[in-house]
Amino acid sequence: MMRGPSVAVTIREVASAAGVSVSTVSRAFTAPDQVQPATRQRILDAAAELGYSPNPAARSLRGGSTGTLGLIVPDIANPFFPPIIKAMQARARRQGYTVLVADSDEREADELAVIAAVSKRVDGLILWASTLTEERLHELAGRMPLVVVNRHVPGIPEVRISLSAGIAQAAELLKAYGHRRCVFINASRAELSRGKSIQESFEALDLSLHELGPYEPRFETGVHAATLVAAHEATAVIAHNDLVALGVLHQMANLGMSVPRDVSVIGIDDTLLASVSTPGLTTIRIDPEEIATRAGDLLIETIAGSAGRGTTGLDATSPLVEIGSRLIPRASTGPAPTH
Amino acid sequence: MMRGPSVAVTIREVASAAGVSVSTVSRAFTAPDQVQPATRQRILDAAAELGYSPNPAARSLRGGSTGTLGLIVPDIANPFFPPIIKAMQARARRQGYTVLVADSDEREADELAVIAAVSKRVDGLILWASTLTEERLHELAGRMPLVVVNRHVPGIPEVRISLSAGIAQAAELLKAYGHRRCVFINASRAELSRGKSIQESFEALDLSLHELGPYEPRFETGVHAATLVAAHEATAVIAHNDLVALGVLHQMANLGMSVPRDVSVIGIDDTLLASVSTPGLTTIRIDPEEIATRAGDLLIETIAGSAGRGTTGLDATSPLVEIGSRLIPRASTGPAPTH
DNA sequence: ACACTTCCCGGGAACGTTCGCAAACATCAA
DNA sequence: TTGATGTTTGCGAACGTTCCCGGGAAGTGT
Repeated sequence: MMRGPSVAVTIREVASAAGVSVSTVSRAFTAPDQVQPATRQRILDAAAELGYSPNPAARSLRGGSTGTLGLIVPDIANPFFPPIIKAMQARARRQGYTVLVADSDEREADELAVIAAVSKRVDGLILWASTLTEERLHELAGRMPLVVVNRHVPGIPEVRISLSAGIAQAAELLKAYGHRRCVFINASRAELSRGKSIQESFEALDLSLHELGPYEPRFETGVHAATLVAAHEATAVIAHNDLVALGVLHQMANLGMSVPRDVSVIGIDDTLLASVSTPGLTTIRIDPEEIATRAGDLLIETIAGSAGRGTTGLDATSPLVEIGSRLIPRASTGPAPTH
Repeated sequence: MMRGPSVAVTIREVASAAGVSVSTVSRAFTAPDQVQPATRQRILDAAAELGYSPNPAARSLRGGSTGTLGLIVPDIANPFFPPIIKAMQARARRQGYTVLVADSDEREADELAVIAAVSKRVDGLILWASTLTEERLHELAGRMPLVVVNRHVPGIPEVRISLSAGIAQAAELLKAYGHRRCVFINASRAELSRGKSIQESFEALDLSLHELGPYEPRFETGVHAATLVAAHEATAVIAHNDLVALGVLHQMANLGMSVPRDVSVIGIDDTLLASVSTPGLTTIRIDPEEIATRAGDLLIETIAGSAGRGTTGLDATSPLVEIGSRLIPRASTGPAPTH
């Protein structure tokens, strides 16, 4: 029975096969231009022949870098994240990195445990909507490259999602459809900034906006809030996210109201949910590819930056990249009922 | 400015702080019963004081095991997988493992590349619906512990999802509701076994089942197939998965047909989509926790098994665990139109 | 008191890689 | 030819850990 080598092939075997020293083999992979083309080719051939690939453990032990990025999100099962994870994997791989994803379960204790578990296996960390204190985050940032998303901490590189463009477009759409009274279903304090700019955008167009909540960002929240919306005689509702918006859709149907004929509904995030619901959900899109790319690249830059100096980052000025948003009109929005 | 040690603390520093040798510190962590309680406590205290935790790179370089499980799924963005990933992470962490998730993008070339990228960083691999040839899988299994899910390869530990229970329950439900003519929307050849047992289950209850497809498992497939269903004068439809079922729901609404009054719809997987659609989608549930637990444990067992002998697994008899399914009745199913 | 086992602990090699240093060789201007 | 400069390669230490092995202390049975 023929079988390949069950034990891993090392750099030494490649070296002897190619008739060079281990150093040269190492260089052929890490600094190809420092080795003569002829020998380099011989080495690469031998490596391919033997099926050699460098041992990441040894590499990271010696070099101190693991070649992986850590991504910690509040909830993997939240449909907003998987496309982002996927995009970041793809992006990182093209840059020679692997991505280690973990789930903080939205609880602070778990977040700390998760960070402890992954921090030694990654070169840097992307923390999404971290619940840690500013103090802890600074401490962490002093120990390893860090990027925070949807969380502002002075001195730490940040990716911020701005909903203002999408909100403004939503307001315009509703205005054009003749709506006057709108409701915003708010959830979770971290997103209150969303509610802030929402007020302004709507007032600017002379639309009244009543804010409900804050609640938990769950389907049932939408179900619950939908009845309140009806009581408020509002004709349009913006929900904290698509999931909540679907709750609204669901309850509206139960109440015998038709969307968008009786009430218009708008979600946020443009998750898969929005595109496959009936009716299709008008929503504010945040491009997963863009956010993954920007956050990933920012972390890689931070890592590269901290490699130079003795201590990690914490410049006086830390980078901030802002991700835009835009409205995706679907069938859940329409003319206000003429009454 | 006070700041923690920017450089990692090693076992050596713990050793000198506790007044023992590095060997003893190592033992205090890996084999606590081999060191006297008093010294062990002193070591643990010193370690906690210094904030020490073992370097995984060094540990895996020396010991040959990484403490990570690799999970390769066809598509992270498919809402079926995130809950599974989440559950497996939790389970693995409790067993001292980390999970490295990757996405094969449903393409064979990518799958090979992904495997190559992660194989050196993990102790074993869970391959979900792999598109690799049997030959390649055997070769891989000879090199490292392997578990396949939704794919049968003789000699390789396997987790199989059985839909027959759920299908049978679906048939019973439809029968009880008085349906006679049903349609199954099939997609992707790997799932044809699903279609197989479907036929039998329905025939057993004297229900006619017409099979459409195979198509791609996309939302648009459901949209497209819905019109065919109407043309077939069928009163019930089972879709390849929830996503396709939602496409059916969507198109039925467009055609002015009401679900479940005019037609009943059943999905498969019980993803988030099913629970938040309007009407709620009756679907066949496959428990993500169970599948994650079983697959994870099976891989861990396989790893433990292969550690003993010189060469990896490949017993004459390889384990097979089967995951059941059950129907979750929701609002998308009801009495057949009397007409 | 002696041999013998059991229990704890320290020394040191090894895991596979990278990288600083220096040797060997080639190139070129004076 | 000589010295200087540049290019290509090899040697060997180091990264942090585990684990085999051997030494000494402590306990046990005669």
